[in-house]
Amino acid sequence: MLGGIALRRVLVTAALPYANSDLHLGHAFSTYIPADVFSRFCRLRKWDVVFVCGSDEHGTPISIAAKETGRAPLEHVEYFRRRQMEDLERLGISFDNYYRTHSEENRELTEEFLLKLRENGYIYKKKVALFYCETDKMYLPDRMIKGKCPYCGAEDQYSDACEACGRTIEPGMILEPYCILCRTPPSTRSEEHFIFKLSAFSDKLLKWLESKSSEDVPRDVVNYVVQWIKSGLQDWDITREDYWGFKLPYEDAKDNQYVYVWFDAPIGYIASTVNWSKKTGREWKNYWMGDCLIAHFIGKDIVYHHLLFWPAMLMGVGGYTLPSKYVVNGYLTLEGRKMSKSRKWLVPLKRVLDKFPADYIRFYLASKASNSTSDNDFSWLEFMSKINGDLVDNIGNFAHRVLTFISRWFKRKVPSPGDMDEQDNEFIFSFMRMVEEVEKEYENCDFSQVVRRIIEAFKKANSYFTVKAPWEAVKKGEEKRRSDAATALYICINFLYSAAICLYPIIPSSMARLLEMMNASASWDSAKRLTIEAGHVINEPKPLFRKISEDEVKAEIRALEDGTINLKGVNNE
RNA sequence: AGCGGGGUGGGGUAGUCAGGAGAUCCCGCGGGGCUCAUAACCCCGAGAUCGGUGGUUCAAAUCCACCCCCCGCUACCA
Repeated sequence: MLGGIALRRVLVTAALPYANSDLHLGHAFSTYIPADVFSRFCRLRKWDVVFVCGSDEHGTPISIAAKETGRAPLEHVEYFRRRQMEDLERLGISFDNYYRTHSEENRELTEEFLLKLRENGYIYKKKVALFYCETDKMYLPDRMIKGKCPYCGAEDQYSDACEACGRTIEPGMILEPYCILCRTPPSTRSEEHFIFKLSAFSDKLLKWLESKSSEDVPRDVVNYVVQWIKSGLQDWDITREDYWGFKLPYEDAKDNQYVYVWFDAPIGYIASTVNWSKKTGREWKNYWMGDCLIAHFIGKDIVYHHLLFWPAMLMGVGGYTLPSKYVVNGYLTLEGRKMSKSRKWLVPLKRVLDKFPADYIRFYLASKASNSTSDNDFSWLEFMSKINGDLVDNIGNFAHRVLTFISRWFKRKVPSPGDMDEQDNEFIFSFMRMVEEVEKEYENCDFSQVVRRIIEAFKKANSYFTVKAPWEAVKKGEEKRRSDAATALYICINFLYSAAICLYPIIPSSMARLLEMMNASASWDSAKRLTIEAGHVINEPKPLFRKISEDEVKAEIRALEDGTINLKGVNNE
């Protein structure tokens, strides 16, 4: 039960999008939709939940991209931050606060972290060999140096990793290095860096990880990280020269020395909460320093930042509540192939959101998000068939047949049930069980099971409705049969109500419309009962969903194959 | 190479941790029905020796060993 929190105070974070390109379906799938669905579920249960996020705005890729487009880094970051926020809002991601890492709050917290860590003996200085460009008069971070891969000989590879052979290149090992700005070979200099003593936390981290249940952190994620620790943690260089980021708060730091982006990024979660606190007058320390379930939603690519560096930072500073829950999703492949920015094999959120309702995307992607690091495929044809078959035909049509039936034959008034037979009781029992099971799967953030279970329930509901055939009774008008029909409709609308609440976190705007048609409001507890009473008057029903045509999705596939799809940002500005 | 995840009817999947009744559900396919509903819905049927081999057991998709195949990750990349 979510680590047994009785207090029901929850802080949800979604990984901060890096503010140098637009977002695509993969981001939505791995992080934002799961985090939002969970947050909405918590709110339905009336828990005290705060959902924070913000843009990640520092680092070399941003300063390079800014330079290339002739913008100042801050300007560049503002530009993408606004575009990302717009997409996330259209997707229906219900942040309580969306902030940024290049903010006063984050600067203060980052400095506090650094000073405290040093005071506690977890920061030390060490000489590090660096590349320096004599022409540009600056130190070059890894991403600003290219050269020949020492392993496979591929040309023009970044100095930290080779894309051709996939190997990691150790600092200083790159052959024939050159500065990506002026293409001249850099010289080597040595500089005192500040190093975070990550290795000091091995035992604590191990203990902490081993205390986690598989509901808190997926088993495979724990194994992955544990193995990492056991193979020996290396200390972490958190200094960068001539960099876009915060200055180091140490008096013995040089003027051109800055904080590495991955150090201040996770602190951005706290900064966003502090900023929320200022806006709402609520105490941020209740969430970060009190008894609170902190849940991080991340993609599988940033597991070690969130399960090693980040908790070690919090342990080292002291006084903070450690994260309790991690929800990790894998990557999204597209039509069976890996997504790729350079190959233009991806779907920008802006594009899908222009063509389809956000709830369609949420429904389809949530049906694949199972809190597991294994990858999932996005296929346009499957998208169409799931939307048309499950959402429109199975779910939407059931809602419509029940509501129009009540509307037409009972004058919009929910009829009084008569005696219940075995079928009635069985159906009621089965959908009550649905709510229970779905609740558990929501807590585990296995939304694919949630969707699966609800579809199953609607299937049963359609069957029940057909077996009961209330239309016959209503036409023939025999007393007993009319009463049976009334019972069936009474049960059906109660099922529909419970199911709408179960679906609400996943497709909120459609379910809000459905609840409005039912003239009812949502709360998790009322889904567990027969809440809609006889005599309750519903509103005018209208179809909930429209179908997707084959032409629409084929056009998307064609656009992909033609290479006409572009993601704004990074290399194709 | 190491580590991790996975291979279940045409496609996609549940079940595997705590072995046992006809192996789940969705799509697709064949047949029938209904007409309240967005040509939606319901019922019946065909179709899987649960990657391979061997072992443990009264009993294995589920446990053990070995092998084959696919995928992911490997630290300063946000």
